[in-house]
Amino acid sequence: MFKPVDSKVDFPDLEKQIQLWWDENNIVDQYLVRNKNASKTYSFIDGPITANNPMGVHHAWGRSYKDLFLRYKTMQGYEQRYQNGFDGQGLWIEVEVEKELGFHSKRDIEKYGVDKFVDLCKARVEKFANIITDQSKRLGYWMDWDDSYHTMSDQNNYTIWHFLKKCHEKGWIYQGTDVMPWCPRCGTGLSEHEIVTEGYKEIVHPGLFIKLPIIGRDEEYLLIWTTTPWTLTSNIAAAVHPEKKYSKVRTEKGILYLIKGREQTLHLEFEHISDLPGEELIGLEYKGPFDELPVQKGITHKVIGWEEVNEDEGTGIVHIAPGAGKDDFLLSKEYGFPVIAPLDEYGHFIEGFNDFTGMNVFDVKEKIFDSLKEKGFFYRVEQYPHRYPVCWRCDTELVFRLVDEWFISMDELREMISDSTKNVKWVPSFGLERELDWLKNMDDWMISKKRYWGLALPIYKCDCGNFEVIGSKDELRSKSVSGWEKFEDKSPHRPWIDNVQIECSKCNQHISRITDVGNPWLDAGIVPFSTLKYAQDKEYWKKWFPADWISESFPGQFRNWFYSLLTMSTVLEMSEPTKAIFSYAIMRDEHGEEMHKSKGNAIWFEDAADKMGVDAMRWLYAKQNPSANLAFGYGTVDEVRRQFIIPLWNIYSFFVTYANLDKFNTEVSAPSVQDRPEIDRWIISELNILIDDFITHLDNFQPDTAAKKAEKFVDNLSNWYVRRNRRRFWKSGLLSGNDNSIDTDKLSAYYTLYEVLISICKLLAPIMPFITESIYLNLSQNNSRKGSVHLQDYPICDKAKIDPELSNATSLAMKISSLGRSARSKASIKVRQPLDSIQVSLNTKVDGNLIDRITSQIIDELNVKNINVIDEIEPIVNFEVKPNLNILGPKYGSDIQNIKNEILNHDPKVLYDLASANQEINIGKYNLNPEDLLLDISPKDGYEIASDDGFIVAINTNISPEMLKEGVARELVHRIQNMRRNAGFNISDKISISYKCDKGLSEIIDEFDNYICLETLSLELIEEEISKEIYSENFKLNDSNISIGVKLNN
RNA sequence: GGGCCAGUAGCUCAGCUGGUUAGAGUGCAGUCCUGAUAAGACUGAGGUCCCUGGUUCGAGUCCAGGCUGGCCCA
Repeated sequence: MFKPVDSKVDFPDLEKQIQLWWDENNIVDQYLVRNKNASKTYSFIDGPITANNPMGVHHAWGRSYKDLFLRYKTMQGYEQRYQNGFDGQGLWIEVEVEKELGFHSKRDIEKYGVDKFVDLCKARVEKFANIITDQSKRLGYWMDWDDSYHTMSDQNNYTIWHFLKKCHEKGWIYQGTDVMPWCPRCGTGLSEHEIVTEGYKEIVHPGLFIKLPIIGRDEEYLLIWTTTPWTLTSNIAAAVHPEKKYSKVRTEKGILYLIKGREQTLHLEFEHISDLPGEELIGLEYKGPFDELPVQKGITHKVIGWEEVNEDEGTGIVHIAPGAGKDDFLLSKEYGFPVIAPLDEYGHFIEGFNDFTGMNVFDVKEKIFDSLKEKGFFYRVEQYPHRYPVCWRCDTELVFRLVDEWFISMDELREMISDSTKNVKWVPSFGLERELDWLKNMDDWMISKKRYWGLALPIYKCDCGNFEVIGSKDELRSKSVSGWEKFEDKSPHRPWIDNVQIECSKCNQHISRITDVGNPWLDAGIVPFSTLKYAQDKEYWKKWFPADWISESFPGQFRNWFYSLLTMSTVLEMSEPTKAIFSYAIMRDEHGEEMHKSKGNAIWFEDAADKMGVDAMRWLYAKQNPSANLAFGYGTVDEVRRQFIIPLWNIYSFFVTYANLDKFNTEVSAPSVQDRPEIDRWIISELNILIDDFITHLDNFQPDTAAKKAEKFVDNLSNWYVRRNRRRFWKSGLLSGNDNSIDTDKLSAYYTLYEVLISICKLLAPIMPFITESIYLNLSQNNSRKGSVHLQDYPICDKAKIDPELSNATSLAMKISSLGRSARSKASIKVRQPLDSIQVSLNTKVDGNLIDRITSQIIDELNVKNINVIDEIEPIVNFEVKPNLNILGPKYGSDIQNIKNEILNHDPKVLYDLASANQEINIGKYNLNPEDLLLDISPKDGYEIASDDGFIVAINTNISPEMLKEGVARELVHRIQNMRRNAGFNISDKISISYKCDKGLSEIIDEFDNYICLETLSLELIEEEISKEIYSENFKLNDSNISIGVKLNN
């Protein structure tokens, strides 16, 4: 006996039951060792999830992919590592810890103690790693959770040292000065990687216009514009486009120069004096806006030429402050300008700026304006909204600041990394171009950050100009000259590591580590080495490197993880890190809007799991086109439940209900497939086609296509196989006993559905681990530890069982049935009413011989006595040909009446055939084109038709008295069936029927007595007064009244 | 300014290497079916497959140019 199945199952609850069973029977442990020492391996390297917050539903999407492919390969017998990773070093952890502690700046951290602060960072990572682990288990994500790696581990950090040392040996590491985007709150620069995605916000800044007096000209000014007034303090030059035209205009505020086409920014009446090319302005000297500041002493301000200047915004004369702008800095190098860097790391003005010194960059706006007004430079100010970079972690507006940072030079690497990139199979394929595009434009990789919690960059710098890069802990120990004892048993983090000093190899001075920490993408990029024991066990590393695949969401990763992986693998081994990269888009809410906590449209993973169940989510994830954004919400998941999971569950429930009634068990051997009825062989054929497709699509990283095929299969199983075969399950045959007493047809039905369900469970187990497990355990009757579906072998397609002709024949049966039902519907004739015949005209693509295989199915499905395939549709339809007045009108004008008459005088069938064959039609003196005619067909009297895709199905609508009686009998059966249910009888209860009716009906009932009793499980059918004691109903049938009563007669 | 992606029904999206009359789900209106079905079947309305050219016997699909939106880079 199978456990009875509740058709109204609570899936989240079911998932919890299954989880318990897994836990009690150590299923995950068995799964993890299932393929230990197998002959084939499948290497997956996990992109570490940031252990800084709980996992969200968007993470669940990606983790479902990972689990799907790992489970799939496990069931196929591949040895795997099942290692999850946590990312835990870097600024984003610091920021959260700072928030917890209520800190506002780096000084708070220093005061609190870097050691205590770093310990809190580590603790936070541990905390969220545990939370994410629990959440992942709830998702059904089976990993070796005790073996998760951490990017903050010693192993990871030291392997990065090795990488950096290698870069240094190649001469690629250097310290450079650059103007970088800088967060004054975090007190650190942001690398190019960090700023680009999350990094911009719509912000309103002052668009300030000032006029700068040209030296040696009377009352003539350059009009310049800036959105960062504080940078004017550090102005060195002004840039114009050499070829573009500039306007010289006279206003009440003097003679002004600006680019032609931007005069509207003057907001004043002006008189145009002349046009001149920008070139003529180059070389002019002007009085700077803040020449009185000590830092500006001795500086000559000049106009220079710059091709990048345009007339899109501002005045076409660009203020250049090399210490406060990236392009400005590049220009200063080109022209050899001095550089004034006004800000310290917290965004405060440094010495030499008079009153501004000590003020914060965000507080000086008014003071700048006042000073400019006082000096007569101020022209006007407007509100200027634009996209401006902000810190991706704390939302503070960034400033551009001159800094010393450490870089890896990309000049020599760029080509090599591109080669590695090309060796990877990118899914979707445009990933390759994206990555190559990024590599092409990639600047040198800034690897330093002036913070506390992160990789300790193993760079030791000496005042003599030399610097050393340490490649391992051992190397550091052997080179250390002091402080080792304060470090040796600690992790390689600040502050402990900073105690160690080494000797400069050039000048023997004792030198310390630079205080910077590393870019976090170093941490994630090294994992194909650190987690695969690159330094400890080369054999092991070779076994698993490069990975067979990795997977991550694509926004950001092309310049982050994918980039750092490719770079580090190229440097260390001149190899691609993985053979395939499967990436996917981003999650949105149900309406396509970005999910935000603040918007209130975010969905917590726990809520989603509790309300919808994770299997429904996982199915949605799997069937999503990975390169398109996923609209996620309760509605979208519920649709999956209703359209896929419930129908599947109902099939299962149907099976178990009847299997238990019939005491089906697998100890009686199965009829061989070739001996089973055609419809059984059909669904078995479809199953094997599905298995074949599924494996192909999963191997090509197309889970969406696979899932859609499975949905179609389950639809066929439910709405064709089960529906058409119900009677085989209801009928009264036996499933066991001696060979003669067994009903082989019934046994075939049970076995077929049983085998299909078992295979479907295995096939879908990697996507929906809980529901498939629940079904599989019950059906396989094997609750032992080895009984889990996830420990089984993945299905293999049995090509011998695929019968393409049968498959085509059955879809033809479905098509014809569908059209037949459509025709019935148009004629308002219920399927219960038998009809004499249907006529079928096939489209030209179909092999007409197929029809023989499906005649009985169609006859049964459409409740008709005969089916006729016809080559000519003339007997069943009228052809209608009308003039297409819209086209003929302009061509023939008043001749149209004649054409109309000609058309009426011709056989419409002839015209119809010519026009549908796309031939010219000659009628009377007119040569018409096919498009000049409107073609239509309509059913002849006595027929109703439906057509689609070249098929035409016509039903004969004449109902003979005999068929009418049969229809009444079927209707009566239907009513009695409903009464059985209304009376609350069980499916297998035997009953007695009493009835009282008019004479005409009574005759019909007599005639169909046996049939009615058989169908309704009645032992007797008696015409008599209906006792008030029993359940009864009255209704009208075929214009006659009838009362019927039913009672149990078991 | 450059690169990538997308544009198909009111909405969300399928549509493989070109192949007759372009589909599904959902929503709306209605009919039917239901001894597994909080399911299902059928009907109806709803389409310039973004636009313009080109290749071809034939283009939603391939090519070129453009438009709109998104992402990325400068």
